[in-house]
Amino acid sequence: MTTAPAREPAQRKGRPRDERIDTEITSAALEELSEGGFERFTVEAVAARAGVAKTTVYRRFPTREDLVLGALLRLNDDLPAPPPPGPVRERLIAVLQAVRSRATNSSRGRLLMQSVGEGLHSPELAEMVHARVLAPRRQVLRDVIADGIASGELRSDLDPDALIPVLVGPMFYLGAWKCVASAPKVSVEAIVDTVLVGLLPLRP
Amino acid sequence: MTTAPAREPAQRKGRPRDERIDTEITSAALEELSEGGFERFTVEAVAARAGVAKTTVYRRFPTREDLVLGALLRLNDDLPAPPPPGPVRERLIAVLQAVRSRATNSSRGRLLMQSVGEGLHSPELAEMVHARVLAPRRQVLRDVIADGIASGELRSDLDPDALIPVLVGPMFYLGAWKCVASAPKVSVEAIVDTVLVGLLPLRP
Amino acid sequence: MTTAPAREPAQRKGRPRDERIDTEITSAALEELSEGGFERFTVEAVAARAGVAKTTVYRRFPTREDLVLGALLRLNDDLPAPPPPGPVRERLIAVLQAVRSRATNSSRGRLLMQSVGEGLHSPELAEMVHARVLAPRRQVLRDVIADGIASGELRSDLDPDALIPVLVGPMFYLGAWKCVASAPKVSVEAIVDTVLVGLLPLRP
Amino acid sequence: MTTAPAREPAQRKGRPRDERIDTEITSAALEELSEGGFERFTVEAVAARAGVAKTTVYRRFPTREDLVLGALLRLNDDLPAPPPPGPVRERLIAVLQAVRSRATNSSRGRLLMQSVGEGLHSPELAEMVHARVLAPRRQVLRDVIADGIASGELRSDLDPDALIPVLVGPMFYLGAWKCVASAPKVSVEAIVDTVLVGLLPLRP
DNA sequence: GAATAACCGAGACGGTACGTCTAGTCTTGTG
DNA sequence: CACAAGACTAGACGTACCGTCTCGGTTATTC
Repeated sequence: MTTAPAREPAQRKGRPRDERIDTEITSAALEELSEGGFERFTVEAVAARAGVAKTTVYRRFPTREDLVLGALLRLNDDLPAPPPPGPVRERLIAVLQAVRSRATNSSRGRLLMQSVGEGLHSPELAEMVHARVLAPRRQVLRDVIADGIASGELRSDLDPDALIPVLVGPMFYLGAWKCVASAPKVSVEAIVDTVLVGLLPLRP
Repeated sequence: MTTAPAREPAQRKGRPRDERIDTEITSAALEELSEGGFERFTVEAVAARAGVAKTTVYRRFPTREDLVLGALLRLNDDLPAPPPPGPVRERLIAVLQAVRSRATNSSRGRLLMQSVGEGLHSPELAEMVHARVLAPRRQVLRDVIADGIASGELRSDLDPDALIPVLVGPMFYLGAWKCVASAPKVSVEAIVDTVLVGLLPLRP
Repeated sequence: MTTAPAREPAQRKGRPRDERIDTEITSAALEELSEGGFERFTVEAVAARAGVAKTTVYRRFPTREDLVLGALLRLNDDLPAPPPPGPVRERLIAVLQAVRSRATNSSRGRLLMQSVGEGLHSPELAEMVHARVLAPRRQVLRDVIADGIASGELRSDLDPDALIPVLVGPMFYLGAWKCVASAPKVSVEAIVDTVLVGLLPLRP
Repeated sequence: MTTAPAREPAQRKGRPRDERIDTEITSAALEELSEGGFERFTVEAVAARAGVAKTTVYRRFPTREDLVLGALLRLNDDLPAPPPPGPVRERLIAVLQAVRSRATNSSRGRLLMQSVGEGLHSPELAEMVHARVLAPRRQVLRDVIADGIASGELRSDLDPDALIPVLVGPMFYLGAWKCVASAPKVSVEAIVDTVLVGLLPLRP
């Protein structure tokens, strides 16, 4: 199963594929996914939205799942920019604020979160999302942490791999509370400060 | 426990509904959801598995969504037991280990995680899951935190509402890494210790 | 299978059936049949129209077919009156005109015709319709023929059994042409005159 | 001047319909109708019998009624042959005997009769049956009558439109008596002779 | 004056078919 | 070859009736 159209060897034979159609299809698929979620996602709707025959979609993405993968790759189109230099606390807040804001407000952010959940029933999807979509985003945070350790603002014995879940996990958790009335409101600052200081009583 | 429409007022008119069928339907639905996820979830399969006519399902759950809600309520059938007394660190690890283990291993745990993602496109689902399924589980953690504060093991100025995302969020994040080869392996102990101590350098 | 509720032996025990309900059910059934034909005929609609529970219908008419039979019997409520005395030609025209007019205009007449067709797939229905509904109507025509033979207006060697199909059959045939644009218009008088005179050239 | 006619092959766009499937569907539908009548007629059974998906049926016949019409057209597959030359009485008997025999014995004949009755509640069905199915059959009889008039065997002032109901109507009437025990048995010969001679006493 | 037995309204229940929709494959014709 | 268009199989969707059943409550006759 190819998750994206790959035809390296120069030019085969016959009529070449229209590359604009590739992007039109994945764009349409991404919009459909963002609007209706995985359940309402329909190959026919994608083809219609892209103004393309169903065959043309299936030629590139043999199955619905492949089309989903192809669409999700387009989430990398707008990667967040790294935060400006400054105190590590502010930089962490900026990064996580962006994560949280996207997850709460933009349909693409919600889609990304939903993809993580969906991946639990589709290892292939999970692998792809984590390796191709989430990894680049993690790197931004990893850099901020490394900078903080280098500047002495953070403990030097920290393991970034253990730290990323601690920082990003709460954002996912809060994102899932979107528009849930019964959920308490917690600010990103409160989270970051809690993590920075730790839970143990301060030693005098 | 009846997951579907309660009809308190004595006995209305007509033949009363067979309550055993209620549970058989929701059980079947829960199993179907656990095994195949939301996408492959089919009312007909639920009816067949419950040994019941399709109409009997639709009488209780007018739409597929309603049936999903009814099934997810059954997740409360096996709430985790509170951890035994002991040092707060060990109790936290025990609670979170259970969350992580369930999320990783049991099909119901995966289903619960997926429901959170699915809720992003269905406010009704989100509200229900958070209020009826997640709330009771949060309470266990909240109690452990309260005990820790009372015993002086934790800082007394902690806000549990800010703390719960910090502790539970990472579990969700790790749970989503299940069977993702490219994901780093992080132990629950490492997470808890990181959170307990905090990120700032220790003041001498 | 009882085609009508018959409980002769005085009064058994328990609450007696409400006889008004019998007629309300058959009336409702007859109207439903007249309006929608056999295909759209629904026990539930009959019960609703009669303002009665489905059980109450099924107690009297164990099956849909029985209900149809019970309803068709009500067609005998308005039997045509015998024609006034006069020349046999005018009397025949009057009788057949009534048959044709009913079959063309009234919904009950159409229903009766349709019942004949339906009887081809349901011997029980056919037997009932012919013995209970059509027989009384045939008798009117039979009397007119007998009077005509007695008065010398008709040939004395006529077999009424062969004659009735010759006279009534065309009415059915014409009735079936109702609102069929491509069908030629033929008057009842023309039919009767054709039959009276015969097809052979007049012998000098 | 009319617009230029488009080329007939015109092979529109997309994959053309498999014409064999058309006939398989209508054949299956005709058999189902013949066996079970209109009431038991089921689109699903037709699809199953034709070995075809339900959607394939609905693509051609958007509704059950349309499928019925399509099936009834197939009744024209076996039109009766005109009778051999001979005396007009024998030719009439032959034609009508065939009508009666078919109506009594063959399932298709019964179906045709039932369609006439059904047409009373469906103008479209009535129009189709009369124009496309019955018209060709009437023509055979009309020819025999015309031959009889030409040869002087029949009165020259006969109106075939008035005559056809007189001859065919009784066949329908007798056909409806099939397997009705209480119905008198009348032969086709008796009918024809009665019509030929007429009802009035012979003038000396 | 109960006790009994059948009636009646209401609706649950297992089925079957409806007509619609989508997935994924295939078969045309055209560029 | 690519592409548009649409036929095709397969199967789930949610609805409507069928005929059966189980309730609560209502009459009449019988003991």
